[in-house]
Amino acid sequence: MSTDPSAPQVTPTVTPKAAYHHGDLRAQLIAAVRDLVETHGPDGFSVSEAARRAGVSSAAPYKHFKDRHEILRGVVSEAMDRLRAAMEAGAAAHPHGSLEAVAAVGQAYVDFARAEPGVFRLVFGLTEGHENAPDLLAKGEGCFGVVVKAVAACLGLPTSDPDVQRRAYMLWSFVHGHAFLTIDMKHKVAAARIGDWDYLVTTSRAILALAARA
Amino acid sequence: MSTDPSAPQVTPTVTPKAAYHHGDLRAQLIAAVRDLVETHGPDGFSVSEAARRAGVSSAAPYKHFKDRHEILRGVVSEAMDRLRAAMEAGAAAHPHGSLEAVAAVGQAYVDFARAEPGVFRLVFGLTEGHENAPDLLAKGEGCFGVVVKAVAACLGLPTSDPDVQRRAYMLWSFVHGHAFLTIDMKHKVAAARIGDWDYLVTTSRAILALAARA
DNA sequence: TGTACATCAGTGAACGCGCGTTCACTGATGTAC
DNA sequence: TGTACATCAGTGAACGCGCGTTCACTGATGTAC
Repeated sequence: MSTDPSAPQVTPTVTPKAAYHHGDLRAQLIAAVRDLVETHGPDGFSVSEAARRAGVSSAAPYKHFKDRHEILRGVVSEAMDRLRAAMEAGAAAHPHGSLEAVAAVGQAYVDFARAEPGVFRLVFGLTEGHENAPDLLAKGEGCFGVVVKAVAACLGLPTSDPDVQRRAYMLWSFVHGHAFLTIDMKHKVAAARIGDWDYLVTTSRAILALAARA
Repeated sequence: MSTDPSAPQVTPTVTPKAAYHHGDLRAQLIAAVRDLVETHGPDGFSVSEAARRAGVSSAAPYKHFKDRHEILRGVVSEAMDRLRAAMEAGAAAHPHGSLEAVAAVGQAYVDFARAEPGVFRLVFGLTEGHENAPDLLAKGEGCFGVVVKAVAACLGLPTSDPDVQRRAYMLWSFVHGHAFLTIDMKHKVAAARIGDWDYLVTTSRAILALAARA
């Protein structure tokens, strides 16, 4: 009687269920919001709608999150974890220190943006009450760190080297822009029809091969 | 029939009042929304608030715009005009075909993003009901065209050359990413502390100097 | 030039809506003895 | 093991709010004759 028989009840996996009353409502809310952001764009989500999708009352989310902003931050945090993992997996799939490893990090980044454009935009668009979120800033640094590490290994220099930092930032700018342009104009800009991979390898090579600036 | 911007009826100066009833409400609404977007982020605007700022009733905007989406599109359209003008001015300030002209186009882009981060984000974040806005797509192509033209002049090739298109897109990705990262993390990412200008010149050189790909 | 009329940019009141959040509550679960 | 109690994740009703949009209207401006 307590559970609505018509509710899908979701149960994403069989494992962690049965934690408490509902299961893991927190994770389910985050998944619901992720979905909403993906289909209706950032700001196209509401606490009520997320609760509805998770099959709970509109007040339930407030047992897990202080307010709507905290839910969004949760989504972003989770997304950044996945983004970082993807970047690291990309690097790990190629010889340590190779140019291909650097390019694979960028490829993972672009792939993520393409797979979840709404969330990707959200991650880099949180501006309203979220500036003072040190955990998110730290995770951003963590993602950047993956790039830095790959570049350092490729150049055979320590990660603290200013030139490594500079080139890593250049590469990041580049990949970031490519990712955004790709999801913004899926139809147009035929110039982007260069294969991602060649594109990233070529550009990475160009940036890494730059003579060190005075 | 939309108003012709070159119509003599429109008072173009800073004292536009008394032209008609209100003056040029359309332009004032767009300015108000631009301001709102800048201070409260994209989606942080409302028709009511814009009307309030323009000093008119909440129904007045509907004499000039079909709905809230059309107002946003107006803001974006106006912003793209200004962005393109800035890019063209950047190129024109340096010898035709010079590397500096290319870099100046990028600098104008970054400057715009820094001066109006909210609007900049809006321009590249319109996603909900706006896909079918051919005028905006055309203006985007126009901005890209400025990059293409500068690159073509620099390489001494026609704008239609595939290599020109490719390098222009590379540069655009790069500058676009740099612009976004700059406004997203004003505080952090010390690596970005390379001077913009050196940064853009260096990168432009690297990309333009790439051996043509097979 | 004066008059009659059409146009059109504004008003202001009203509407229904969904939202974010609070509140007292309930009943299942965990735990101490 | 049984019982009493604390905890805590949920409910469901309610609230006030601002929003987008509509409507009939008004009165200033433009225009034909």
